[in-house]
Amino acid sequence: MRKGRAHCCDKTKVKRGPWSPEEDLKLISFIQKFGHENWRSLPKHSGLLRCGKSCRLRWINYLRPDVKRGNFTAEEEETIIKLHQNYGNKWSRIASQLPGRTDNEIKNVWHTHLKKRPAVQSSATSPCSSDSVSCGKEDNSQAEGCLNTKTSQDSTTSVSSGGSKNLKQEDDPKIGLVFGYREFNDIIQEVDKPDLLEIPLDLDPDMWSFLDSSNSFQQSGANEFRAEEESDEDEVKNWFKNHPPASFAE
DNA sequence: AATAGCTGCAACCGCGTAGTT
DNA sequence: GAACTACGCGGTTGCAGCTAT
Repeated sequence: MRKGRAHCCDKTKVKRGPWSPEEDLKLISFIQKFGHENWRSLPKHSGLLRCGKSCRLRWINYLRPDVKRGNFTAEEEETIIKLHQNYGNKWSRIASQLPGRTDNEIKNVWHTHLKKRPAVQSSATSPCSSDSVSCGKEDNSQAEGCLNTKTSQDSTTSVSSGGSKNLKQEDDPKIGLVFGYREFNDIIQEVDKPDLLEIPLDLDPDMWSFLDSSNSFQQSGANEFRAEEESDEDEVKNWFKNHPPASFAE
C-alpha cells in the first residue's frame, strides 16, 4: 500500500519502557499548556525523550482526565460482553460506549477475565463474535440498544475477579511516588481546563529533588517553547511548595 | 526461604486509513 | 491520482507481583 515507511521515531534516540512520574508530569504539564494537536512534535517540544506514539498512548490510556481507574463493575463487564457480541474485537468502538474506559483496558479485561467465562465462551462461537472482526455491518441500533451504559463512577465498587495483581492507580507504586491517588485523578481532570488547573499532588521527596535540582524542564529541545516551559515549571514548583505532602496524609 | 509458574497490565509494534501536498 | 505524513486501532509482548510447591 505504501512504499516503505519510516518508523515514527528513531528507536535509538527515544526512551522506551515504563513511564516515570517525571515524564508523566512533563506530559501532563505540556498538554495542559499547549494541548496535543500534533503528537509527533509533542515530544520534541515538551522535552520528552519519547516518540509521539508513546506519548499519545500514555495520555489516552493513563493520564487523560476522564480516564476512570479501578476495577470494572459488574455492569461494565456485562456491557463489554454484550458489545463484544455485536462488534467483535472493535475495542475502540466498545470503549466509546464505556465512558472513562480505554480500548486497551477493555481489551486487557476481555482477555484476562471475560473471555474465560463459560457463558462468554459459548457465545463466542456466534458469527459475530470474537476474532471474527469482519462482522461487516455492525448492527448499531441493536448494539446501542443494549448499552444503556450507566457506569458507576465509583471505581472502588469492583466485582471483577481481582486476580493477583490489582495494580490500579491506587496501588501503583510508580504513581504513588508522586501523587496522592485521589488527588492524581483530580489533577488529571483539570488538565483540560487550563484556567482551573490545580495540582493537588502529594509529592514524594524524590520528586522534590527532581524539581529542585534537575533542569529537566529546561532541557527541552525546543527553544521556542523554553521560556513558556520554564514559567510552567515555576508554576508547578510553586504549587508544590504551597501544598506540602503532609496535607494529603491519610 | 527459594523459586518456578501463572496472571494481569502497561507499553510496543505494525498495519490501515484519513488527510495533505 | 500518486506520494507522503500522521493518527488510531488491534494484536502482541515484556515484566512485575502473586501463588503454589
